[in-house]
Amino acid sequence: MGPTDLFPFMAELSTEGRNQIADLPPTVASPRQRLIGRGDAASGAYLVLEGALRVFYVTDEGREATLYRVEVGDSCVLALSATLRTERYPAWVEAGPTGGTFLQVSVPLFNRAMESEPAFRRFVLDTLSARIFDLMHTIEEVMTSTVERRVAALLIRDADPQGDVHVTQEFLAADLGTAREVVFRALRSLSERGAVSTGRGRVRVLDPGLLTRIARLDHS
Amino acid sequence: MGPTDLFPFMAELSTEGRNQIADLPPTVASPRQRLIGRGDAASGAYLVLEGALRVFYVTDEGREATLYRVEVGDSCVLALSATLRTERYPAWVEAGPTGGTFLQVSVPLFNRAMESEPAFRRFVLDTLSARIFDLMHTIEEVMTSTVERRVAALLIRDADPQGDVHVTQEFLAADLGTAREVVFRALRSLSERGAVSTGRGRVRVLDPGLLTRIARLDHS
DNA sequence: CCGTCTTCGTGACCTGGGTTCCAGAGCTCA
DNA sequence: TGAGCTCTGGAACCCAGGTCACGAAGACGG
Repeated sequence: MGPTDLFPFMAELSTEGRNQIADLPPTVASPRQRLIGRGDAASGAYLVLEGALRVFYVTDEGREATLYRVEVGDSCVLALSATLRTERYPAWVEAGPTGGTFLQVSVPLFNRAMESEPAFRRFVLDTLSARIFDLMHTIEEVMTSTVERRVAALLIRDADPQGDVHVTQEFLAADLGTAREVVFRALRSLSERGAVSTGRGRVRVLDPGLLTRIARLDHS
Repeated sequence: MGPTDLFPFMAELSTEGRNQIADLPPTVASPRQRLIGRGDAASGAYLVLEGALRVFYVTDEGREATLYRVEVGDSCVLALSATLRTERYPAWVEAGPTGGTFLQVSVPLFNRAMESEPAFRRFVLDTLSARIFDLMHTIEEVMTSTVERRVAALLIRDADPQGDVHVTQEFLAADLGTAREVVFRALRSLSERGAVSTGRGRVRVLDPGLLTRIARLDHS
């Protein structure tokens, strides 16, 4: 899978644009490697080729919470946004648990492409507007949902084909912006109902249907 | 103040674009008039000339919470976003407490302007990326702040030159996505510390400095 | 001036979740 | 195989905030 397969807009770039963007040397990040910290200057766009990025913030007390993930074929809008506004980053970004490969489009190259490449512009616009939907959804979830529901939703999303999620409770907690103990309580409640079983560094989804119902309807 | 004063990008439009957008007949909405409901089809862009729009969601139990406001000279990105993605609205929009006047750019006109008017494109892009910052800030605030702090911040923001905020506790609660009683408790705590006084349909800011400190630092 | 409506003021109660602290189980490496 | 680390399992406690129920005070029309 080359960049063009993952980012259809690249096929529509001018020859020059294609040379400048699609042929950028990919940057490789190790698992959980920190890429951007709050207050860093805008550094252009990140186009994810492999793995994922995690965008999160850190509270004064040191607790983390994931704002959203950037998956393969997507781009870190926060970076786009900061670049467009030449503001500093308001959050932290790190590579996902399996690391990541991405193209880093520098600020000058980004600005040039925005001016002269309609396909790139459309891509940026589309990414931004998609992310606004995501963020609205996150807000709604945080304000109305319980941790148990959110854990259920996260497990459904991240389970591998065998139904396993390879993640520690600590990490789940950081993802949801809560404490490890709270995640434990949610998992205990879910396992008491037969929806999951737990092990060291692993949660197994036993009843995806039940889990989905819990994620959506709460106390059913 | 004509549209061009409020929206500098309009000065950069082509003559045709200016005719089509700046000269649109303004739409007038009465206070709190509902403009968009969740699930409505995308209906183009709204450019606010007077008053404000309030974008909010409603939980299953009927509680409201404001996601953000669209002030004069701004545009409802949610509308932009939905239009760009031809998705349905994920939230509700209504006119602010003093009503509003705005230009409603239809979907076909919007799409045409996006293609042929660089200034319009820049405006949309800038609005979208600004809103992403706002939404991130909202999420952070909701997840880390207390109601008291958020009430303090809101009062600072909305106070008129005399320091009065003309709003009922019920409305503050809807704005923050909480219950009226909780807002009352926050106001009581603030008035015990001499930061505000309350009256029917009104909160008076007595000590803006203190209020600002509370909004930012919590329990100081 | 009286009834009614709206809004504020308030106490009692409950729940979700954050905090602290600790025990025990699994991994890993000297 | 034992030391040390990481991770899970769990009790006890506390607080912010949501819920319920009610009275009182201002607003307003008849």
